[in-house]
Amino acid sequence: MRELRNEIIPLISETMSKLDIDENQWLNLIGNATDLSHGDIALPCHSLSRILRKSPNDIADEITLDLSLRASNIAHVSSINGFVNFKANSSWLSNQLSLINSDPNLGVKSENRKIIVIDYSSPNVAKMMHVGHLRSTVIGDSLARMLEFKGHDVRRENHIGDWGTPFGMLIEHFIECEQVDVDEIDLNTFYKHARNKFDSDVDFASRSRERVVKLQSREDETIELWQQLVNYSLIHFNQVYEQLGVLLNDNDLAGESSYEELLPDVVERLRNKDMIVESKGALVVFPDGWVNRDDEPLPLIIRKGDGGYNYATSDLACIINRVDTIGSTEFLYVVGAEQSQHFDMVFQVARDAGFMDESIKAVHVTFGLVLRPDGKKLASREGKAITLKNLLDESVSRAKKLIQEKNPNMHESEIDEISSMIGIGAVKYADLSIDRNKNYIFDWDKMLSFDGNTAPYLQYAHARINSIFRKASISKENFDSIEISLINDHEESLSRAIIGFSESLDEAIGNYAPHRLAVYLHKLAQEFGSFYENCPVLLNDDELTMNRRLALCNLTARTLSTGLNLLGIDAPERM
RNA sequence: GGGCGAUUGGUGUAGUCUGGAUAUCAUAUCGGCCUUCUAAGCCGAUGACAUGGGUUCAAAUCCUGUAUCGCCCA
Repeated sequence: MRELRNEIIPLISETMSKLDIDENQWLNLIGNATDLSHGDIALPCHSLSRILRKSPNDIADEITLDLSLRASNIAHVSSINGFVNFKANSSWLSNQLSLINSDPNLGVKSENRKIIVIDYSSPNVAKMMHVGHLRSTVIGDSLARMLEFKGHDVRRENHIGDWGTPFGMLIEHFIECEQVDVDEIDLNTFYKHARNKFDSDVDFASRSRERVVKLQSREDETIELWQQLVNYSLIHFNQVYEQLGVLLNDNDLAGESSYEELLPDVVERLRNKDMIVESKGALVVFPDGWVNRDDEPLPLIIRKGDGGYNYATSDLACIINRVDTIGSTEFLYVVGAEQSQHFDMVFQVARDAGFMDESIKAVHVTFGLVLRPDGKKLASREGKAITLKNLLDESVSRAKKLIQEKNPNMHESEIDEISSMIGIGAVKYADLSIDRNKNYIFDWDKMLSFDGNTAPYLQYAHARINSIFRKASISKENFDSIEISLINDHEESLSRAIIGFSESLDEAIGNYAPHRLAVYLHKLAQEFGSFYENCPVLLNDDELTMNRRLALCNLTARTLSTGLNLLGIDAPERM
């Protein structure tokens, strides 16, 4: 409970100077209590024992005695086992709650505005999006939302794979498809068919190679065809983004093609720094400290022997662009953990070459794999990978079945709308609610379950709150201005959870860890569940109590829907 | 061979950055609660820090050895 801690620290400070204890000996001891039955904030006094030559128990008692009166309007102070415990009192909680309630941002403070670039999603042109794109898209989008909410200038970048040698064969194949019927292009098979023809048809292969040359020299007709092919793919990407409810749109496109012209400049700048070495016909950089399995220096390949460029080169071009043109100071790469080494090397080279200095923060936001129940990778490189569209459609239809069971009388159009919120939310929450570094097993039954740490559970809590207002035909509008005062333990407990929103958001952002927020929201929903069972809202004779509880309900709903929204998940009013 | 990550009740997880009290939550299992605002819920019980050393008043957390799994190394 950060706010309580901040208010109490000056009080402790007075006590500590009386005891002649230096700030650096006590300040970082203060933390949230691990055992909530003792209090909200704790100060363990064991390490002070040596300085004061007294037992931790005696020190804790002494500090408690000195503080309890001065802190009494904020918290109740007590000591046990050598800990001083601070438990927020009811009036402090009420006060905090009223502040949050009247704040459109629910107590979340804006940070100094930074320009932050987030690189996420990155599907390939001429292919369907598949499960392999799920985590990057969902995690990146959530981080973008959270950082924006915190007041930053977030630049989303979608580095679609729209350039390179395969585009020769893709364009040639595209030409042949177009002669048949351009509407028949099927991204499920497009890439595979092009590849097959390239491997089996010598004529096709040589045309493809010529086409690469034309593409690279930006010949008009070829570029026109290439653009058409890209546009077909964009229709598909945008459909998936819309269904998935992510923020990405065409303004965020930053395909490899858009950096292509900068690549020779990257080579020049590296050459000027004397970092470029020719090795086996390629231009490479050998960053310090990297060796391959034979203990030889490991190169970062800048330009291949055939004159083509590698990912590393366009990654370096992006860095230059972000620093020099965009003026960004923080870059997030939401890319799978298997590419850690690549990014470590790229960042090192970029720093060595002076493309970015110490003021720039470049972070590879890694994530683990999505696995099948048998522990194998869910995404495969072959055409058999599950497409994201199929996966999302299935989730929505499974959700629909469940909702129909529970609400046989609900109108069809409403069922569709809610099924989509539940089905998509379930997939996203399953991904966002666990530590992104871990692999996880994709499990329909678990993610769509209404029990447990799932999206439907959180959404249900939100829907129940709305149901209360609907039932009583009361508008939620004016409840954000009323003063909230608390009476019973359940109300206090829910309030503590609500107050924690801002702190948990900051932890999520600080660690680029959406699951911190997800875990918090689940806790909040649980606290609401308990409150809901124990504190009748409408069935209450006392109007003051009713209004107070309605205000608590409204604030809980706002926190839940804001939090879910930051994860990119919709909060239905009814389900 | 090297690098990176993971290992917590039967199962899935939080906590590890920044050491602190009886280790979080869920699920499964067992028991209780619907003539009261959505039982898709609530209340209770059972059950876990891979392993050996080290540092410390104090280790799931820090250091180190080992094991197992995953990913990466023109």
